Amino acid sequence: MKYDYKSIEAKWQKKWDDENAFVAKNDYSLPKYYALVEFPYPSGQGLHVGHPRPYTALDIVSRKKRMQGYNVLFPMGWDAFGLPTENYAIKNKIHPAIVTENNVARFKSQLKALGLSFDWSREVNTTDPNYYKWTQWIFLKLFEKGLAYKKQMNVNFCTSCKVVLANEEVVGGVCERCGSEVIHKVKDQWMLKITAYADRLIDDLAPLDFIERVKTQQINWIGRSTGAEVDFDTTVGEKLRVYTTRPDTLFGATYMVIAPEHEFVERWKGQLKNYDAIAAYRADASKKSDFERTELVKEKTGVKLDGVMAINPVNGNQIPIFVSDYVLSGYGTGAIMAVPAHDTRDWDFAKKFDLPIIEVVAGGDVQSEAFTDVETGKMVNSDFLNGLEVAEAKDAIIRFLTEKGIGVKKINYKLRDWVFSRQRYWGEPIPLVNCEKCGWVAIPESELPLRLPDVDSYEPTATGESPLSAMDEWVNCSCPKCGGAAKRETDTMPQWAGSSWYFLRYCDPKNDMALAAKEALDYWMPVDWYNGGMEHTTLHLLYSRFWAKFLYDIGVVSCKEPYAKRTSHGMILGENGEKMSKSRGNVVNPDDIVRDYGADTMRLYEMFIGDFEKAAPWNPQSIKGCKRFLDRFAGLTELVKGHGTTAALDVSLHKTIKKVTADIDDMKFNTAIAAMMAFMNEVYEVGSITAEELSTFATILSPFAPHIAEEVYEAMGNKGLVSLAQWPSYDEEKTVDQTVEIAVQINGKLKGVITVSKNADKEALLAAAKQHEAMTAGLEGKTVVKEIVVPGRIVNIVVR
RNA sequence: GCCGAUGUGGCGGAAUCGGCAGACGCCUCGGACUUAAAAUCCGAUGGGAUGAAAAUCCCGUACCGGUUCAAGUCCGGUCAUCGGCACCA
Repeated sequence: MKYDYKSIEAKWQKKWDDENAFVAKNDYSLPKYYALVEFPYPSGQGLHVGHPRPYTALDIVSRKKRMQGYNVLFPMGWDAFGLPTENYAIKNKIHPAIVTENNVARFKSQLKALGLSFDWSREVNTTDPNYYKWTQWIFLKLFEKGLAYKKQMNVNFCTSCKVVLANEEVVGGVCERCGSEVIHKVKDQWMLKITAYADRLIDDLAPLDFIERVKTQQINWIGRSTGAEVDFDTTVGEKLRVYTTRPDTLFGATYMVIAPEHEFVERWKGQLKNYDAIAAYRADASKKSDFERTELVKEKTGVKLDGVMAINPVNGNQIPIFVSDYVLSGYGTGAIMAVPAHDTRDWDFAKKFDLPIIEVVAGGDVQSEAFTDVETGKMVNSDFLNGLEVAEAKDAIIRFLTEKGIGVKKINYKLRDWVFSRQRYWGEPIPLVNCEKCGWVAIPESELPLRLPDVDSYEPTATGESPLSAMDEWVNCSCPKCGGAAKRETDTMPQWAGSSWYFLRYCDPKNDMALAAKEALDYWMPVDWYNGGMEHTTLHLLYSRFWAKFLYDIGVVSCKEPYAKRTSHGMILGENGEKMSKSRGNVVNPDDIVRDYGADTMRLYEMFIGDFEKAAPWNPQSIKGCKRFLDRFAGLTELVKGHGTTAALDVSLHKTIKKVTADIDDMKFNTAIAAMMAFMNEVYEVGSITAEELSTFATILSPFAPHIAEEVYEAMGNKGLVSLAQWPSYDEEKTVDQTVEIAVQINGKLKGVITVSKNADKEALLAAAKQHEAMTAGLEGKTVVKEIVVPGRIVNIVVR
């Protein structure tokens, strides 16, 4: 058979469509499998070769599961709100909805060309009012439960996008999206109380089948730490509360530090002899962007509060207080006790300001560097704690502080609440109004979706407000509660909103009574296998777990965790080994590959390129190898004879079925393909194959290269689609060769290979080994010290 | 600095348990076919030494050391690269 990929691909893609081959069934009595890939942002550039890697991988998984009898849900959709579309709309004066529509059409045709077995009947689009109706609905529920609140806060503001960013969107002090400088700005923002779920977001990870690095990254991001809050008296009478994870070192506290923004700076203005210097320092600190702050990590700065001293509650010592920007106002209490002997930052600061360093845990040389080890070392210079281990001392001091009422055990998190407002047009409107009398009021559910109004200009206003704020007609409305005059919220939701629950919508995408029917959710959820990028670990993945947990709490879904399994793919790099990007000029367009080699080759190559979890550089030469494989696979039809099967080939086929079956489950797509290549090489050596065997081969190849597999399967006289055929089983007996090759060694050095029956026992093996020419020669005149025989593996004779 | 991962031929990468290192593919070289080229097919292909040849020997999985009959794999240490976090007390 000649491999004319163009006509073959068109033929089978049409057939799959016509027969609705990949539509998930609503028969809830069937065993289900829900495979999910992250839906793309439909950018103007179209697909790039990085996209199909995870799509193809889970397509392979889905196709195999389908063939194994599962009712498979493998959906696709569009995460279509977002800045690039909006910027494009501004520049070209086209409505972002039109831009989105065009981009989606392009993406969809590109994906379809790859023969991915998505259930297109369940396609969702976050910008569709019928979809964002439910995004808004979830927000209203969060608001109703007190998990959405408005707060004046110091936010990250991108100077170029003119938009507020979540902490997660600021990378290295610059905007994750455009790379521009991020500054701090005080703004009134909607916040989501993700911190209320911090413990559950950590604790519920344990039983999940997530790759380890995802778990650890989330745990580190949430940053739970256990310590104590301790009150220090001051010479002005007021108590200064600090947070510490090392209450055991309390006797070593030789000074204190408060954040520049700490409220006591203002409160103590009258008592401070150097208030002006402190205020100047604070002004300086607030001017610094995150970028500058991180750049200036090297050197500690600060100003001593002149006129107020703190009193160490355990020994009554008076110690100085400083302001310094190495203490953050947003974490803990914004104040610390400094123990220079056992904290590197405090140590640096103490050295610079010449403050005393008192050792309270023995084991280091605290005058030359901070000793931070908590595993070894016993307490010293610490009164009643002396002699205790650090862990014991922690318990003892917390008990002491609690009894005296000067301290309490406390858990803190690095995780902050989620800044949920964006001053942008192309996002979901926040469905709230501000009434002069009633405050913030939810609009009635019956008025959802609250649609985005058409505006003249999509540009943010000069003050950084959303373009919606200029729409007086839209903004001015009446309060749903009292009927009085009210104004709509003009901020929109961040892009992460729509993607925080889309996996639920796929279960029942057309429902207009609920985000999805309960039975549909109960049947399909949780997602059995979710693959996506590592870059979403602390963003989308965390946010969507949070929303899913909230929806669990209010009874919408029945599972505590949305994803049973999470994996992550490596990036596809440019030919030069660098990240693919337009600016580097190393982007490969999948359309070209599909045109020149066909979709099956493209799919196969992306799976063969290397370890699925690791980054791999694109290599146009290697693609040819995959094309060659498919050419030769098509050529197998010429070798079909009614007879001619050898027993060895039969064993190879069963072995290959076993290997491919296991490798798909293990994400080892590259070795599955290698095994099929090896099998095919063997068929060419044998020179013949039966129609039945070739049908089976086509069946296991079909998840990888579905079009040519269908064609060959049909040519072998099979009825129906191979895509819906039964996944072949293998006979365990037949996966074992009758004879095996065993390496024989003397003193661990290979001397030769013997071929023996698979059942050969130790004695037979040893006897056969000793008969080997190289062995008899090697053993001559030597004393045998030890004979090691491992059936099926090795014979090693140790001589002297 | 902390957390996580990774170091194997010219290249991408294989190697459930410690048991023939380099599967499979690419590149390269030689040959066949061809007027020629492409495509295709056959063969060679980790490095080195000896040999006319068949063959034989040595070295080799980042580096140093250890355990073992046997180490890419286990243990201790070092170095390098990548990713994440980064003054979170």
